[in-house]
Formats: sequence, structure tokens, C-alpha cells
Amino acid sequence: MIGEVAEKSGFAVHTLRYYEKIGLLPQPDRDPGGRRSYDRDILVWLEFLGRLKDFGMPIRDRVLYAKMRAEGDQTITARRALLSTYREELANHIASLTETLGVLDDKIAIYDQVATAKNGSRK
Amino acid sequence: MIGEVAEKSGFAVHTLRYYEKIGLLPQPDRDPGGRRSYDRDILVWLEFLGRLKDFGMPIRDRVLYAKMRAEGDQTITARRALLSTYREELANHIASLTETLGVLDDKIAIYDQVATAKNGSRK
DNA sequence: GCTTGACCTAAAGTGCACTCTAACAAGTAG
DNA sequence: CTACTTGTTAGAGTGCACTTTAGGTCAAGC
Repeated sequence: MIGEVAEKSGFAVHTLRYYEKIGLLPQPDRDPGGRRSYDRDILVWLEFLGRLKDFGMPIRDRVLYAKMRAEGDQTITARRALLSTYREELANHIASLTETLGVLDDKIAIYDQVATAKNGSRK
Repeated sequence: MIGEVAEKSGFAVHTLRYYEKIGLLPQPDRDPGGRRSYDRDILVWLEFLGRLKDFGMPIRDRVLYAKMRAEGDQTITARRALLSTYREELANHIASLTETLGVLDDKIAIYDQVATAKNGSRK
């Protein structure tokens, strides 16, 4: 089962076991042979974890979030606060990346101009 | 002088020497005491390097780019190609981060709803 | 003349986030 | 029965990008 979840989620088998060990994933049920048998919704959770990772939330905060989630409703305020902080950070980051995209486009345009000028002078 | 560049660029003194060692920065002139004396335009270059770093270009490709830049105009086509590749990657990344921003906003909205529902039921 | 502080080098160390290894068990196909 | 696949564990190893250490030099101020 872990291989299937790995394939569907895009995380390596090793990574899933590692995530479980550090508390990012709940302890799954085991089949009679001791193998991990996951709920279907593990994929939704992994997809969300992947997003948190992608925008740069460090693993210790992902673990913190996962542990609060496991504790239930009493942690909702804290979870909201944590996500809000990262939401602001992400918004700023997107703004800065968008600026960078413009800088790259300008650079590329300049390279094209230089190339054109060279062709022109060679003629 | 390195301290001044560090302060203005936001990179640590140690990092500047490290960047020089791996070829991200040109060998600067030295004063009679052997200290680095930078051109003003080093700050422009560092700002650009910072952008390349921020959006995730690995250091080896930053080094590659820096080396091509030092070789002059004959590398313009290759430099354009390198930047173009990362430009596409960056555009995709921004799109995905923007999606994640929406997911975070939805989550936060749901947390607020849960909180409101609790207040309501307590009343 | 001595202290302070910024600078120098080469090399070792750090933290993050995995990633792999070794050695083993159990179920499945031929 | 044997080979193959997929799984299990604890713990060591990896790659990236710095970051710190150790052991110095040098110029300016008191």
C-alpha cells in the first residue's frame, strides 16, 4: 500500500516513512503482515503538505501544524494564526517573484536585441 | 570594503567570499593591504544573483551563468537559453503558488467559520 | 606601543530535508 | 520450490548552501 500512495502522491516511499516518523503523517493501520494500510484521505493531506512544502514552509512548522491538526478543534485558533502568517509571507513572495519574472523578460529581450544588432552589423 | 558591500547587498561577508571562491563573483581588485576593493556595479550584480537565488535557481547554474557572463558576448545565446528555461519554470511556479494562496485563503475562511459556529452554539 | 576592529585564508562544521543501505519477512507467479 | 516484488526496521549517508573556526595581518586611535 505504501508504494501505491507514493505513486499517487508523488512522494517517495522513503519520504512517506520519514514523514510518518517525524509526525507529519498519522500512524496508519497495518495489515496482518505488518504493512501500512492507508485511508484514502491521506492523499488529500499529502497534497496539502506538498503545497506547504512548495512555498517554503519549513518542515518543523509543517510538523507543528500536523500535530495541532491531530489534536482537534481546540487548536483551530493557533492553526489559523500559523497559516495566516505564512499566507502573508507567500503573498509577498509571489509579488517579488512576479517582479523577478519581469526582470528576466527584460534580460531576455536585451539578449535578443544584442543578437539582432550583431546580425545587422554582419550584413 | 567587503563589509560595506555586505551591508548594502544584504549578503554576509562570509557569503561574499564564498561566492567569490566558487566563481559567482569576479576577483575584485585589492588595496595595498590586500583587501577587496569592489566596483560599484557589484551591487547590481548581487541584486540580480539574489533574484536568481530567490526563485530557486541552484547555485551551480548561477555559477554557470556567472562564468558565461565573464566570457563575454560569445555566450549570449547560451545565457539566453538558460534564462529562458528558468523563466518558464518561474512562470509555472508563480501560477502554482497563486493557486496555493487561494487554498490557504479558503482554509483560513473555513477556520473562521468554525470559530463563528462555536460562538453561535455557545450563545 | 598597544588595543580595537575590520579584514585575510583554508578548511572544517552545520542544518535542512531527505535518501539510501543493510538485513530481513511475507505474499505471488511460474 | 524458487524467484521476484513489495514491504519492514534502524541508522548511516548525501547534497545543498552556506557558516563557523582557527590562526593570522594591518591601519587607526589612545
